[in-house]
Amino acid sequence: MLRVSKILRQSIQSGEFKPGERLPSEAKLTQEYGVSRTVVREAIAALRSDGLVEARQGAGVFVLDAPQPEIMPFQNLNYERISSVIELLELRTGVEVEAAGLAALRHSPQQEEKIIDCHQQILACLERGEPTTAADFALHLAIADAANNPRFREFLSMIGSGVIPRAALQTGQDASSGDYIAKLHEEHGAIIDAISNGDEDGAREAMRRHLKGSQARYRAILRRSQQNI
Amino acid sequence: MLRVSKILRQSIQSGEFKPGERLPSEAKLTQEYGVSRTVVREAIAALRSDGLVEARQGAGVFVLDAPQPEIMPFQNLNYERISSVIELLELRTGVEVEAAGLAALRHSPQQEEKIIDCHQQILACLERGEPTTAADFALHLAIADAANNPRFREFLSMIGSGVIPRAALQTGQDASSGDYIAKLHEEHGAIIDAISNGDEDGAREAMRRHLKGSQARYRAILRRSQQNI
DNA sequence: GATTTCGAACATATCATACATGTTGCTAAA
DNA sequence: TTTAGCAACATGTATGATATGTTCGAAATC
Repeated sequence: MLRVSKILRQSIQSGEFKPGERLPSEAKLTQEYGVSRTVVREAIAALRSDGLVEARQGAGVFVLDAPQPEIMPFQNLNYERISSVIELLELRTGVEVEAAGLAALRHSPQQEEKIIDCHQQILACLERGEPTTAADFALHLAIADAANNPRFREFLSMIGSGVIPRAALQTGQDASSGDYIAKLHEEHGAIIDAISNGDEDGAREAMRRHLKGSQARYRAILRRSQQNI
Repeated sequence: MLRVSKILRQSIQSGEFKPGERLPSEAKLTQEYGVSRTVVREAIAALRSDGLVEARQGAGVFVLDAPQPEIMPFQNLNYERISSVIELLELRTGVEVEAAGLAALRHSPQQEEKIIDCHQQILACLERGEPTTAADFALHLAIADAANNPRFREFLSMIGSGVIPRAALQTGQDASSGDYIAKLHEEHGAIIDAISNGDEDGAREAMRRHLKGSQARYRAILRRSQQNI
């Protein structure tokens, strides 16, 4: 069964059977592939389930036009290339700056508490020497939630898993150095203070500084890795 | 066949049959639903094709664990509801403000020319009394391209088709009024001037003003429609 | 008593045939 | 020229038979 459905699938996707055309009848296919009608029918049932063909009783099985190339944005990224990460960081900067500004205006007490909680979680991770990527992402999500617009979390969830690159890069030279820790904590603190104070422009500015810093760190890695080639 | 496969699909997705469990045998299913083995087998062939179950000869048909909830971001929008449009506009604001800032820093002469061209296209549409949505979107895409980061165009293309709501709303009371035309043109002009001058902050500010204006217009429509209920 | 072997029961995979029902196109009647 | 009807063909479903693989418990063996 798998063999027949595979062949038919390829024939359709390669354009051998074009949209609107009729497939050979079950009888023809049984002869063509030397199998029983059962096998042919199950193969066609699989294609139907995938929306590739449509069976009309009495008339035949017809190829449907490809529903669309399955738009999956941001799936063409090469996370191995640091430039891809930087591209996403720039996009993310725009979204998160806006989220911070809106969060400053709209956050509820509970959301503020959640943000502060995440901030302390990061500190705890740093002190224990554990990676902070998960906690860091949680903080950014908490801020996005405080904007009270579900699309911001949706956006971050979508590209978020890709924005965290190889853990190896995170634990490069500057990670876990005292300077890095202090800087990160200070940047986060500035964002949170501005949001708590309802300072829209300040929150934007602080978030922009923070993400610019991230971009700068990746660019530095990019430069180093290019020198090493 | 459709009936049986539909029932089985729901039973699996609702958790009635959990991953790893065995489905009832073909014989049981034929009795249960009062159909022939042919129908049962075709229904199972459909489920197999969808990767929901796996059949092991002699052992039975087993439920596979769901590969993932198939993240299709921004597909759960209800474009009929204006609040959905406003949510997207806020997200878009973040991205486009960033794009305008980067465009001010990075645009090539060709990209600048393209932007100015789009601007004049909009004016031409307005004068001819034609809808400006397509030309408007083209301008925003041109600005995103001038940021020289392909992710910005990707983002706009993704949500863009959804951001243009019902044309009916566009042609509401304020559209085609002299005030509206002049304001739109002035807002666009400010963005373009700042980009041309390489004024990063000015470009951001101008883009933010422009999109805030759009948001305000939609919020006004939202208020009106709620009053009319 | 523990381990291995064997077989019955059962499961899916495939084949073959029959009948039901819907579609299409040609032919002959109006 | 139009229409009614019919034959050929298509898919949909039912049924029974055979092939092949799995499972598990009982019996044989050590």
